[in-house]
Amino acid sequence: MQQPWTDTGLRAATLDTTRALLVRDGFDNLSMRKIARQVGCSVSSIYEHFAGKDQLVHALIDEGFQRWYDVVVLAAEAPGTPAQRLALHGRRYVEFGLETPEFYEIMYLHHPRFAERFPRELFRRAMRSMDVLTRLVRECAPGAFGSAEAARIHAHVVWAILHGVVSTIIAGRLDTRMDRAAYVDSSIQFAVDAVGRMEPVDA
Amino acid sequence: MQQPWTDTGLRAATLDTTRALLVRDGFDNLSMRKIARQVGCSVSSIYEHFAGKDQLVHALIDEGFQRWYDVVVLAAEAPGTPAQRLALHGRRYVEFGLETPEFYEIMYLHHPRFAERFPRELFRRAMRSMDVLTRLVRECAPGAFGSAEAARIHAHVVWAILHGVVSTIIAGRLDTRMDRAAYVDSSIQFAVDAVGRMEPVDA
Amino acid sequence: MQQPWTDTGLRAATLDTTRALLVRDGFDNLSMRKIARQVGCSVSSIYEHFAGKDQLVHALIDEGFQRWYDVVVLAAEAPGTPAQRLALHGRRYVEFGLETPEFYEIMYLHHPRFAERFPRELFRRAMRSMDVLTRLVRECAPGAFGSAEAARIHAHVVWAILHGVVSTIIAGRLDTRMDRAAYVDSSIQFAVDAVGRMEPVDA
Amino acid sequence: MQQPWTDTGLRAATLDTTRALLVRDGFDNLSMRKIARQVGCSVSSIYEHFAGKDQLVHALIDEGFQRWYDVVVLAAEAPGTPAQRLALHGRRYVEFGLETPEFYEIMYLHHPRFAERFPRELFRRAMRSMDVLTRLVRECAPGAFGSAEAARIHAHVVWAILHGVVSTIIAGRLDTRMDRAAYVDSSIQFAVDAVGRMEPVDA
DNA sequence: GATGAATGAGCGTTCATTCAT
DNA sequence: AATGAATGAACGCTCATTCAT
Repeated sequence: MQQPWTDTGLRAATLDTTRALLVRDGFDNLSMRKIARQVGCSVSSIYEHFAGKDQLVHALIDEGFQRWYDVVVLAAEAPGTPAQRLALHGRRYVEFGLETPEFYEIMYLHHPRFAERFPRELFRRAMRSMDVLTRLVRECAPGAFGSAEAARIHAHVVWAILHGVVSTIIAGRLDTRMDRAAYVDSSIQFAVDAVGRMEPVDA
Repeated sequence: MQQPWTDTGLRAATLDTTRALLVRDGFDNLSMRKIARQVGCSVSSIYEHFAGKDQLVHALIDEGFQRWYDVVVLAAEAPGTPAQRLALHGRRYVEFGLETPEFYEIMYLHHPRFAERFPRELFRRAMRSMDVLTRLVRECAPGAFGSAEAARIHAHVVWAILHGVVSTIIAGRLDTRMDRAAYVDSSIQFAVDAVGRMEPVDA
Repeated sequence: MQQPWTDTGLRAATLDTTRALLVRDGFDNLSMRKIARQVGCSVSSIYEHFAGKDQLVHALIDEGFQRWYDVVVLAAEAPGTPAQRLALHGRRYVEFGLETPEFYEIMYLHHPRFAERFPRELFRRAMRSMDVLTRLVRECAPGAFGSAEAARIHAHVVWAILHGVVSTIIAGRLDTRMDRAAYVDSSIQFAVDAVGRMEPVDA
Repeated sequence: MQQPWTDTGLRAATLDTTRALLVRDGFDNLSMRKIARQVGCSVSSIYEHFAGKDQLVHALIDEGFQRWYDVVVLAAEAPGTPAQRLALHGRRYVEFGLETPEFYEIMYLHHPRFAERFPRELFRRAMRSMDVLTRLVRECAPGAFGSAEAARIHAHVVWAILHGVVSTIIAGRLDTRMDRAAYVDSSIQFAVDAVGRMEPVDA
């Protein structure tokens, strides 16, 4: 069955190129002209497939959030104890962030003003990912979380660590004397342990 | 209260305006022309005081790192147990980030390509702050850290949490259903507890 | 007569206008904005046709050197004695320079720093013209030039006279009390006579 | 006796610096700011001594023409036969042009539009130089020139050669395969010989 | 005599976008 | 479905000049 979003060649090529340019040059240096030149088509041709630059980026943001969702779901459904799966999730998340830093930048780091131009719906997927992560965190400390609210908070804290790690590294602000792998591992261990020791809340 | 860095005249106004525009529009949308329009002077007047856009931002970055340093030193030298001081540091740091997000954005402008244009010396201050934080972390688990390396890593992890929290909130990516204060408190508690329970390293 | 390099549309208009502005205001006062204003289009439209100011001038330089080449070839291949053809060449060259001083200015824009920005290949045509002139000079004094080197030097001297005449007049530095036509004729006669009396070189 | 045009330190320094910058960077890249920076004073200070950029350049043009005058007078009054003195003049003139090419550019090569901004009187000195050269040329062919007009023309032709040589070399348009010294010598010889063989005019 | 502060005009260039074809 | 031509707005930056002090 032909999937409804299946691209014509040009649409797909445009997305691929945009993704590549984004990772290579950063968002600020992304321009329709550059994309067109790289794709090998005219600028106007891109406008045939995307209403504008924003809409073109929408598609990529969406893709990014989808990738994140895949990461977290894959980890949540992996075999092993909840703690093992939480650790796995941490590693996969950091990998995801470091491999496609520009994606990461668009998804999480940009100024709210930037995000305002994009449909709120795009960011809904992020919530879905947090929902899955919340469930995973809850599994790690069975009976510990009296309220969904508490579990959600802890899931966010876990994510804050991972996000802090990724964005620090991306920004190149990591102390060069430090061993990056050790730093990443410690962070993940840090998160998993803390969740494991979580006290019951709202007893 | 008169802010200590206040200057007289156009130079100060430029810095203030730039800071404000930065938080309102984000760095990518910062332009010399906008600044001048907002300040109410000509573009060239700004060039009388700053060699260029980069140099103008340098001044702000420097100011931001200095403020961060003040925050961490103030907490490190406060009365109380090490754990209390670490918690205090966490609260102050988050406050700092949320109250002056413009600094935060400037300091961690996320594309390395950008940072490359700035003198390395500017970022030295960041190292100083991490040094102080490292000492504080070490105090929290006396005897636990056999190597400075290990302490440094844990300090960075603590900072990753705080940075993750701040940047998530600033970016407006926080789940709206969540209680922000609880989220912040949990994160800090999370960090302090984890450091406290740190096992001795390197015997 | 339809000029052979005439283009259709904006590109041609831009070239024509640029040529005109060049002769009116000089190169240093040539600006993309002025050109656009004169042509009656937007600045960016010009950038649709020329990669930049340099490339726009390249086109004119090329055109100028080509015209010069046409002049020298036409004279070299005209009927008559070598001396007659050399004299014809002189007259044609001066006419060319005085009628289209804009070309002249472009071709000999006098600061080497400027020329450095232009592809060396552009100036190759100038060498071709000198080659033709060298052959013509050699014909004027058969057997006189033992070495190609010597002939080349004399051709350059002939050209120096013509170039000196043209650029003096163009620059408006000619003594107003003087009869311009007599000055031009004398110069040409001067050159032709001197070549005719050239002594054999290198035995 | 204190000469009326004697400079204060700053005025002289400004002239010196301007001359140097002119030779080094070319006229187009000459700016009041650069001069001030180099001199080590403020821009406004220069305005205390010169009404503006133009007036500052006037002084240099004047200096240039005076130098030229010195060259031609020195040669005209040197010992030796007229032909020897004419040859000497040629060598000195070319040296003068090649040593201070930017001077040369301002004096002779710039577009009439440029010259219009300068007082006509400045260029009077050029006429004086031509007068001296005319007398020298006349001496070379005693009795040959019936009218001052004819002598003046021949002097201009001599100058056209020298000017052509200098400006060709300055513009970097000299065939690189050619020996520059031979080229210069030939040109001068060319001029001297031709003048020597001049036929009586207006008999 | 000298300066710092300020300005308005101008520069070359890039950009997202529109539209007739 | 695709394009070439065109545009207006914006960008960072430099300049000669003025003027109060």
